[in-house]
Amino acid sequence: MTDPSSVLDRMIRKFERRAPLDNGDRKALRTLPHRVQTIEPGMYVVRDGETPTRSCLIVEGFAYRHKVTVEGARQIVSVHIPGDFIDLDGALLNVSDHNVQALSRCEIAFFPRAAMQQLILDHPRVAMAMWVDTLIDGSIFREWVVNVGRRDARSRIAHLLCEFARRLEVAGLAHEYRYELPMTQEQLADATGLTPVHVNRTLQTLAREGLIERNRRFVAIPRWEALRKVAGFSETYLHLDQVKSNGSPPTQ
Amino acid sequence: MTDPSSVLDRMIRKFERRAPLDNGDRKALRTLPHRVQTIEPGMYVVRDGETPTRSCLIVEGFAYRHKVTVEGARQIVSVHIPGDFIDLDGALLNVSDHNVQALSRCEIAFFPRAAMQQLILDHPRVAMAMWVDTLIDGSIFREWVVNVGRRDARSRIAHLLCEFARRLEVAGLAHEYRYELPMTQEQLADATGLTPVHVNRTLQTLAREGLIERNRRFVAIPRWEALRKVAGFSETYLHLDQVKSNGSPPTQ
DNA sequence: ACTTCGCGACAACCTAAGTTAGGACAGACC
DNA sequence: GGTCTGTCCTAACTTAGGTTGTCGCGAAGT
Repeated sequence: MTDPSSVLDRMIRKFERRAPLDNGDRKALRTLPHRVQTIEPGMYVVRDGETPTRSCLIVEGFAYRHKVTVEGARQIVSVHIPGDFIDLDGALLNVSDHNVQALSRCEIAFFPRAAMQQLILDHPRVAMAMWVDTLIDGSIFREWVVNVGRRDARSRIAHLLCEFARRLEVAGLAHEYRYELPMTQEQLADATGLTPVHVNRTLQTLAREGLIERNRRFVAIPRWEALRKVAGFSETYLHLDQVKSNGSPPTQ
Repeated sequence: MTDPSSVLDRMIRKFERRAPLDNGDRKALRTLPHRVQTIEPGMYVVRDGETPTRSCLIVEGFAYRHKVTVEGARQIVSVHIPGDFIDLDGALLNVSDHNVQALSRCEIAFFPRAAMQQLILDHPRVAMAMWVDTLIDGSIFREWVVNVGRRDARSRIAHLLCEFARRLEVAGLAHEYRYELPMTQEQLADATGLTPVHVNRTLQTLAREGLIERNRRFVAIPRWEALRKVAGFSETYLHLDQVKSNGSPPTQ
């Protein structure tokens, strides 16, 4: 199912849209030492406070980053989908400042820290392409600060659902604003800074108004423009022009 | 007051702690084309939606990044101090996703986008050092998501004040947890996702309890450990070991 | 000396969201 | 078939923080 070479090839294709790579760059990426591993839902990939030894890329499945306050409250700070290079931090920072946990069953490719650093030093075009990933991550974090800081529950949840719709669409995992979202309401609460009870109330209101449809872990947005407006969602911050992996066939 | 060469030299010293630079790297940094400009308080340095043409570094003064929701609510997503490379986004992303505005009167060094990109491609060690700045920014954004999402007003404000104390101390601008913070209560509100009224209430409570002292724009934290505890502040996320500019004399 | 303006202080009232505590149901496991 | 366990749903009640509006003061301008 996960042809190991295709993982790197997809990455090469994505990076190629950012900076023209030469044969050496492509070869370096293709021969980058790595190990693909299956991670069960709920398992930790990175732990807060650890000394990182590797970077990783999600091949299949969903994962999220979160932090826990001293009082024990959990805040999810990002959700990652297949193709996302998570934990580039692990290549250059000396200590992890957050946890990374699998949301669904994942296939994750791990790259040793030393190999990443070597790659960066030897192949500046590749480094530049990866750095763009870090910058886009930062942009999404900023939008999350806004979401949690200045939007009410209704807009907050709507915004999250809009973000997922667009990111998954670009990754070829959503079609016509329908997608699978393997998150419980408690996790949605931790991502939006709300309580599970209030997430429930709000989801139901949105559903009653026909702004979203859901059963189990599937979400559909029947009236995109309406939900977009409720969310105050504008996709600039996703920098999608620099994200498209060019790897999945267009909806047909 | 701002010897232009010292700006770059300080940057070189900071980067040198992250990756060993060679003479070529140092020379490239020293000859990096740039223009230092004075920006009055409240003036915009970058505007949301613009096509960026340059990157910038704060030489002197404070600046902040913010976004405005469709409803007109403002959220400050980061505050920057002298020595901070802001808007590395401007070197690699194709559109600005937020505003950057001067908080106090600033001296800002601007670097053209093309020159930055050339520097990155020609000097991978320098790129790596700058990339670390982007990663640390990201880490701070994550902590802000937690702050705004999962802490109450009291801890939120305490946390912000703790963060400033440590960052300014490392930059040589705070001593024994005393520093100047050129922010109005309204701006503090926009940074914490609260209302100015509630910021006022909360600051007064903290002051009444002897956890902070303030007059005008000066803040002092007489009992660091106590405030740290109220905030639930742990400085890991600042990655201070990779931040120290090595440029300012230690407190003596 | 008077006015304007930006900020901070303070009070009264209101509401969005949190808290607590159940119950219903589906899958997994014995 | 029964028992967990996790997730969703619901209701009643509470509260942290928002809203609105007024006042005071110091700095800057005329």
